[in-house]
Amino acid sequence: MPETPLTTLEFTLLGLLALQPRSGYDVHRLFAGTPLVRFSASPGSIYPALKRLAGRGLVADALDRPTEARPRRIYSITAWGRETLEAWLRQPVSREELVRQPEAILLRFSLAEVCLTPPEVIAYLEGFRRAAVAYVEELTRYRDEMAGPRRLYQRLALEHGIQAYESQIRWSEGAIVAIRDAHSIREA
Amino acid sequence: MPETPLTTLEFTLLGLLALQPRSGYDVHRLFAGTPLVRFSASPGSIYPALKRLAGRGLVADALDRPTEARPRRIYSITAWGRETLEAWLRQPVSREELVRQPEAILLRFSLAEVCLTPPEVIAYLEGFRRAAVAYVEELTRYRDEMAGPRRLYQRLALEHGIQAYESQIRWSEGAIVAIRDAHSIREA
DNA sequence: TATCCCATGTAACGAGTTACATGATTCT
DNA sequence: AGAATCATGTAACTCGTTACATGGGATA
Repeated sequence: MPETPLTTLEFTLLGLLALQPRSGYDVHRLFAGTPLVRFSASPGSIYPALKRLAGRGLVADALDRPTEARPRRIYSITAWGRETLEAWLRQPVSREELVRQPEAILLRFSLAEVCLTPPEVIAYLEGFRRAAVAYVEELTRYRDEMAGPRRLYQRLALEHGIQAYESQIRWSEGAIVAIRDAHSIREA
Repeated sequence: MPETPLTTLEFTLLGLLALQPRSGYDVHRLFAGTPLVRFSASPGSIYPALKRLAGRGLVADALDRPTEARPRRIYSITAWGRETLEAWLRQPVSREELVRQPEAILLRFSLAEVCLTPPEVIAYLEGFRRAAVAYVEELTRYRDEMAGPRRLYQRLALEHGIQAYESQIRWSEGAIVAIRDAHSIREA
């Protein structure tokens, strides 16, 4: 059992290694060249994180071309690492996470193919949707309690938040439909 | 001149103190009770950050009820602090920031009343909009280059990002109109 | 031969988190 | 009187950032 919960970056790495074994540099390039940049790209964070995962036995490292002076270190996920990853992927969206770590929600979703069945993914998205709906209500209540015309910019900023979550609600609905279509699942 | 650039939390505190002097506890409650939670709420981050700002001369602290054993420490922004804050508020949105620190963009906007004129705020939002449009194009290109039906979840996650930025574009357009209306500014 | 990019890291530093500590004030 | 909450902080820890270091292979 992990002493300390893994960081978002560590879970990201675990997920990427579950999809396929890679070297630290592979991961680095993947981060740098895709929208994953959001989750940080510097070698100074990636290499130590991989080493931490290896130290915990969540990933294994094997030396490519071990005879050469500068071998590549290829990381692959272990059974224990996969278990840890799956436990994380199965975590439903909480209000706390929606507010403080919204990126992690989408990250989990995008890695869902590692172990979740389509119905499980749909359930996850429905949980996400519910949480977003509840939070929009919260924000709306808060906005309506705000004083009238004063603080225009603050009100608009709040409005931005509301619209952002509403957009996420719409997206989750569309994603559920797309997944149902792709797997010919009838609505429950 | 600041040796190290301030963190987002420090700028947030600076902005809140520019609106009115407050104690650390006031700030703490404000964070805990509003959507500002996103920018962290623990006393363990707030008090040290305030102390750092005071150490740099960006805020001044005065003891409330100095005769008592446990006086409240009220922080207020200094002229130098206000200069620093204003320089930050005037920073236009960059692509880098849009991708890595999107919250900071809205934060600056919501504090704009500290010093920016309505036309300046509108210019800021137009810059935000331009950056978002460019990034949506980037993401769209990336999506279209992705392999066809494979990786459904990853494609949907990317779609989420695109829709999120599109929602921000719509918001910024609406916000510009709202500000024009409020100040009876004709379109440039 | 010199210079770039591949590929792997390390070191110093700073900031945020969690958890704890402390004493005053107000409520029950 | 005791409990909760106000109000202020500190300490330990960990992670991420920036910057630097290293050295082989490819390209000019």
